[in-house]
Amino acid sequence: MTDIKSEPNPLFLRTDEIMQAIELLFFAYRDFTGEPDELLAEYGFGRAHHRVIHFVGRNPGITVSELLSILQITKQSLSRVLSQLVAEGFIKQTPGEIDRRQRLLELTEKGTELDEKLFNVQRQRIVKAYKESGAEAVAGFRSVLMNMMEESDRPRFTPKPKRPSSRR
Amino acid sequence: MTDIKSEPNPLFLRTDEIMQAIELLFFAYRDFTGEPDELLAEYGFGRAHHRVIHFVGRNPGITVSELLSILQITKQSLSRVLSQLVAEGFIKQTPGEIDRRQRLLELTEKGTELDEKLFNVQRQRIVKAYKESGAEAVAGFRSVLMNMMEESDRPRFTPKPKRPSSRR
DNA sequence: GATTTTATGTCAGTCATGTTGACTTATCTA
DNA sequence: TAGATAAGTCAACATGACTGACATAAAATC
Repeated sequence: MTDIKSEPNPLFLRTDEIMQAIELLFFAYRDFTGEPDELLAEYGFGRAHHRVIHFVGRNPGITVSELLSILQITKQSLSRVLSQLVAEGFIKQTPGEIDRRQRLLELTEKGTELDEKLFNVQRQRIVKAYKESGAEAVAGFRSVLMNMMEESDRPRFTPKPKRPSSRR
Repeated sequence: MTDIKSEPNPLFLRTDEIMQAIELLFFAYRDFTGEPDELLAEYGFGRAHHRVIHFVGRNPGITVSELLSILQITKQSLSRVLSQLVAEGFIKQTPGEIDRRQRLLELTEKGTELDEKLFNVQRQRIVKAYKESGAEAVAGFRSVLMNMMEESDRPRFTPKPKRPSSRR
């Protein structure tokens, strides 16, 4: 193992191609997160706040534990950013009607505004990259990223069976 | 402003497509860095050490300031991880011959070993994703990432009037 | 030759975000 | 009613960023 060079591989699997992929991901991800980070800093927030705003925005009524399982962080970590966001009026918590232990999360108007600002910044970058690369490249981009992530993360993307609304 | 939905766009530029791109990047990048992080933890290192090992490995003889300009962090931040890596024998510093203020960095044998271990972990994931997606998808993946990053980062990828690639 | 700039390093303090572990409260479920 | 679950809290710690101030050696410039 650890044979770093020389395999009888298709071109796109050669060592230097793979090496480039690693660096592409590093630079692209860094630049991708750079602009939102600047915007967030104006609010005294960080990337962790962004993720919470994003996933609450996309999943209104999400519970704390659902959010935790998406983010894969501890509740103590989440607690810090979430309580800030609640205290400053970006996120609203309401007790679940069926299960009153739950605190269902949703964006306030203020939260929605920030969410949209953040989205627009990232959208501009992605639209630019997508336009410059074309529809076919976009399909490839999506495919590779999808196959790169853990299988357990993938179902989130495929159909859209939404919340398992009737159950429990 | 901030019209989040409904534009007369090609399919691949629709809001929900862009939204998916954001999440694809989040999950793929997280999973992509997860395995190396575990490996690094065995050495008491973190992701910052990984980046230093990677770029020193790819650019033997790189100076501290060149490394700083790649990583875009402060010298104080770099200092902590770099001096650890030097102290523990993963990276060797030699004064520049032309400019003796410089400390040229390269991996030791031990450093090269760790570099290769880390590379192999990531290579496996990428090769899997590349194989499953196919050569054309890979081209699209590369194109989109390239167009997503800042222009200033791009020349690193295109020609290569660099030092010869010898892996020693 | 003296002065300034550059490359590198260091000390000290702060912040954001992650971790573990222990414990509480309210509520649901068996 | 007893135990499990959802959420939250307190405390301590690690990592990797940051700023600002300062030090040293060597190169470049005046």
